[in-house]
Amino acid sequence: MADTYFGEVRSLALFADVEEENFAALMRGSYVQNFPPQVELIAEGDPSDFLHVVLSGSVELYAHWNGRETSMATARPISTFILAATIRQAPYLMSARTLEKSRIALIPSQDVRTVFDRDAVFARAVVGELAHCYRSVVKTAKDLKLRTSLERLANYLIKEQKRSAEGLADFNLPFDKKRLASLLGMTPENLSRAFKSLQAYGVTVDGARVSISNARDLDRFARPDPLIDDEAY
Amino acid sequence: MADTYFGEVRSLALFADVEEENFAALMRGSYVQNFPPQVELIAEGDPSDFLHVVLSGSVELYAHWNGRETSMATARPISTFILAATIRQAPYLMSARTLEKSRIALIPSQDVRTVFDRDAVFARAVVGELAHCYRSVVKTAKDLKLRTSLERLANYLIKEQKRSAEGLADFNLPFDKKRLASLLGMTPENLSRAFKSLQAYGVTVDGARVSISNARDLDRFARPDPLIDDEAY
DNA sequence: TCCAAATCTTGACTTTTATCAAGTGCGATG
DNA sequence: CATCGCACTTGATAAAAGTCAAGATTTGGA
Repeated sequence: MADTYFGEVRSLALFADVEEENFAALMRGSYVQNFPPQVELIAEGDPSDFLHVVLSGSVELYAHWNGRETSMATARPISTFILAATIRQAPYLMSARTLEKSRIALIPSQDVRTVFDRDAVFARAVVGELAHCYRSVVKTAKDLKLRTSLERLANYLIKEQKRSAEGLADFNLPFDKKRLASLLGMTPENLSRAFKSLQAYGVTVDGARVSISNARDLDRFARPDPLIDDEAY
Repeated sequence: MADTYFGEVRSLALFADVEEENFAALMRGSYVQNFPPQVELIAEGDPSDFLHVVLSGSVELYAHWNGRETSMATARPISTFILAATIRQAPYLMSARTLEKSRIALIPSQDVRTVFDRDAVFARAVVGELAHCYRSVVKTAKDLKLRTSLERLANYLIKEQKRSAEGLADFNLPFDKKRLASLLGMTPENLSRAFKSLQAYGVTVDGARVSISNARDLDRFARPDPLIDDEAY
């Protein structure tokens, strides 16, 4: 059966300690779907019908205004997205599309709200998750307002290198440069030039492969700050 | 006695439905203080010892990096700030200072966490508040990434005009232009020039007094969007 | 294997934004 | 009433970032 994903969802901090009965209620109306890359899952402004859980693959959250589009964040396994819209019963503020082939669990927002009202443990877990999301966006806003695009790129590379296994000097960018540029709030042309500028600090790029030959130098330029760049805080 | 502020705090959505006993527990260790303008209440990176509630006046939330400073938001009565840090028991991501003479209630973070664990109603209220905060910052990030500084100013003025009583054509900027510039992510010089550019759309400024002579024109330029500019969503 | 499409890079140029350096005007203060 | 300080403005200039156009490179089919 498709029941196998229950365990994966259960392993999320958000659901870990929910009472069995309530968890079952959440799973009852939920289902899992496999999506090919580049599929729009939700659109900005739509009512929030489902809480989404990324089980595998990755999902881009992005936003529009006046004909412009920008990438806001990437959701990776195993995490939820648009939890805030679900809880507030408000329209989505961002759209979402799969970046690669992805398995997504969909839990009806109504069920989430019902269990939320019934299960104090779940409500508390939601708070932890939301507080975490909130702090993530605050960090993004600080990054945008306090740094130039070159500084944002440098700090992004340092973070990405740590995230990629073993902290090797070499790692692959997780998506194409167009998207990376948008995520960092710059144009693709500007990103190309920024990579070139970072050569002075020991950064070399070949396709999606990035190598940081002198982490000390890059750090000195990037000045990473836990209150902007650390996921944990 | 100073007990009078209990009612004010109680009137916050966050505390409205908390059980009397738990509310008392929150108030027991709390106190109210009057601060003059320009007092730093909390500093970025400090442990979160108190949940702050603005009872009167206003508070600026701001952030630092690498010798630069930027204004992130304004907290107005009656609202809390740094709730997320309190809940996650994490260091503040932003500093806070009074903009004007302000009355602030301070509730020990430990008590907030205790009541949070004991009172499901409170936990749910916290969720609502956090979801709201989260969505506010997402809107800010969209504003920053999708708009030029001129567009941000135009939309800010439209919002501020609505916020100021009766939606008159004239209203006063709520703080000095230096701060406004920082809030909008630009320099004071640039703000001056931006105001001048908006004259073409019927905006005139005299000191802190702003007048919008042709709302239609300004709207057509600013293109306000509920998913970025509406507080309510 | 080769082609078509898409991505990425590069160069030239424009726009946007920041910086620096004077100024102006206003309000507080003695 | 004079003046000091500060916020704000203005102009000149520089830096950062975006746009446009053309190539190079990669990718994914046919």
